[in-house]
Amino acid sequence: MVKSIGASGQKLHLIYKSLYRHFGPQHWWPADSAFEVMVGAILTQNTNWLNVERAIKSLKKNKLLELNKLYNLPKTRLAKLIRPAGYYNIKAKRLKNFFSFLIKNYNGSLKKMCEAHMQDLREQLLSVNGIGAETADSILLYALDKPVFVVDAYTKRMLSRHGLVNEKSEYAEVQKLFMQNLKNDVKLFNEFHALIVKLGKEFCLKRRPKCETCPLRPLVS
DNA sequence: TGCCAGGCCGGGT
DNA sequence: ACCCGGCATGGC
Repeated sequence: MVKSIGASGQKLHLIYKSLYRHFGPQHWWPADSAFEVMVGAILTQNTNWLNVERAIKSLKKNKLLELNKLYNLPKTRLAKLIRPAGYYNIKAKRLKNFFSFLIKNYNGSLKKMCEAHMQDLREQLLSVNGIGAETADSILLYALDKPVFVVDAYTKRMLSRHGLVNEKSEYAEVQKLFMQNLKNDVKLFNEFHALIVKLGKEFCLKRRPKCETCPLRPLVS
């Protein structure tokens, strides 16, 4: 026992154990490279992952899933290629913003990017138009293996339904709950968030919840 | 058939 | 500090 934890921490650990026991390891993020993770993180904004996969596939099929190629690709052409992901015009713009950021700040080197101090890097990412808190943290955790917890709509619904946060809690507050109560461990943060999404997709974190068969049901008092 | 998906931004109060 | 409309495809 390294440190004592409060009731919230106990409950979070219980939730994690239940999810892991039920679903097993998730092996996230589903991608072949760190760069693909970053592109996917932007494409999946408010969008079904299946549609994102199509968009990624179309980029791969045209052998364009590389920073320099995409950076030099006309925005309208990029928009067409990612069409299945929805919001394709604004996402093409956001991707372009991000590519410019990579080139200008890190000379296009993900290795250099990864060597930056995490807090600085997070600030930089958030300053890119089109990259908000969840997208930035997804890039940090799933592409660069930085220890930061990703919060999404599923996460908020889960915590609020289990009485750990208010429904309208801010991103930073929800994130703090995880990061102050869990070991600072990339693998744990990776797995936990992935399990929450798995739960969300299959069970009871939809806008219209279906809780009958939810594996967390025994934890609800 | 409609509702929804692993957000974010910009403008208005 | 909130609140809201816009952005868009494809699955179920």
